[in-house]
Amino acid sequence: MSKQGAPLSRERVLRAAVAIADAGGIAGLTMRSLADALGVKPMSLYHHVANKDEILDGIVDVVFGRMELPTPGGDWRHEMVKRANSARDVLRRHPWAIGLLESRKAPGPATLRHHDATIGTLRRAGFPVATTAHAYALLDSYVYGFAVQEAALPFSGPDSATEVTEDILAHLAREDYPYLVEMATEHVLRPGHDFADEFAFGLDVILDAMAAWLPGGISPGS
Amino acid sequence: MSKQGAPLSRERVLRAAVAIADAGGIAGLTMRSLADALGVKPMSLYHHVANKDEILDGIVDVVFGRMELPTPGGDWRHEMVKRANSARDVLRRHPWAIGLLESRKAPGPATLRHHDATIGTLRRAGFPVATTAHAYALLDSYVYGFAVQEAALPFSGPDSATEVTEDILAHLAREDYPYLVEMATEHVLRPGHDFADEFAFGLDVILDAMAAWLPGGISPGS
DNA sequence: GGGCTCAGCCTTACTTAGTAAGGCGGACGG
DNA sequence: CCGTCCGCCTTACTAAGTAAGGCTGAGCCC
Repeated sequence: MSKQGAPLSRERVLRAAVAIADAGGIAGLTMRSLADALGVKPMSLYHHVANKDEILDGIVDVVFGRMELPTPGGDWRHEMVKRANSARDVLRRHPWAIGLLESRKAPGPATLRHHDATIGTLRRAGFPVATTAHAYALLDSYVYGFAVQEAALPFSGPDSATEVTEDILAHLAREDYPYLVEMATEHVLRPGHDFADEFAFGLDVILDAMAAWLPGGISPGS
Repeated sequence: MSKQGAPLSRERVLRAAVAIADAGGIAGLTMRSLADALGVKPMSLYHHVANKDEILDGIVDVVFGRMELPTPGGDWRHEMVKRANSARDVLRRHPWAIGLLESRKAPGPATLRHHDATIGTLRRAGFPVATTAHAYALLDSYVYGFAVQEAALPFSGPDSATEVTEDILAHLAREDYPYLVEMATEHVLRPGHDFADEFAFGLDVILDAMAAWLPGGISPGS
């Protein structure tokens, strides 16, 4: 379990913490399991982080650090698509991060850098400050919210909905939830259906709206 | 602390749990604190719920139950605005619920009813099944994501950003995050600024897009 | 070289949490 | 009146976060 070579460090502690949360959920991340993974005793961790809360703050920042940054000065729509896809992908791989967002009020450097790059890309593209604020709130709400919904889904990937959903449906009183049942049978259970596909769709809606806000006429779009 | 009159019940346990989470965050909700609040010993709770996990599932459903339901058959746009505002408001009052969404994979009856009513309202308004799915994913992503962002904000309400943000800014290297600093000083710190105002703005963008998807011409809108 | 300092990890032990196992009293049907 | 069963309680075990302080070896000074 341990990598005896390297000495412990805040970096290594956080990286190991992310790996444990990925493997066993946030509940599986304890000071003891973390110490074990690093080949060390629990109390040794406290020489590198103040307490568990700091670890939680830290891994959220690690997650933000894994998202691709948009480049201020580049084509704004392309950069936004790139960032949104990357953010969604990272959150899908580290779903526990979403739950942590709510309780962490001290953004780390990677998080700040991320926000700065995104805002900067829009500003450099010509969006006024207030418009950028609107756009960013809208965009990020969409990205985070989509990640929340994806994480709450009891399945993931194309067609994987089939058995789980059928199971749930079997236990539902069909007459109590007619529209839900219709949606499930006529849409979600269709072969090839993948909730993830919805992401690009909604993203385009938002980006189209943003394009119309650009001062000085219609943007070229994507 | 106790309401001796009524006997314990799953209902009362869940309601008390919501109250505790509201008051002291989800971390303050323990079987012991919950028992205390109900004037009872911890183990008594297990006669009404299987374990703490079931309580967590339960309070998420309680939260969904507090959101205003849209009425299938009503003016779709009006109903969607009503539901979205209510949902946002409820999530603002119970921010811990957002973090729970990710880990709870068994929706309760109130949650199902909520989804059913929303989907039903769109279907009855004439949206085809697939379009309804797109619309719902987009709308809910926005609502949840906005709630996540609001919960992650270190302040809430108009003008309350001032001192906190100034504090944070003071500790930031301005040159490291130029766009962030610009946004903070020129927008967020403006008197009267309230992040909550962004909600209606983004919501309109989404509803406008949806209106265009209605088959049979342009909807009257709002 | 011998002791000083300090960094880095460890040992012990306390507190709080979830919950397994089973006890006990009082209401209620026979 | 006497089970019996429902609802709450007592006890006790285990896991987790972390306070307090100990041990060890590397570099350093005289």
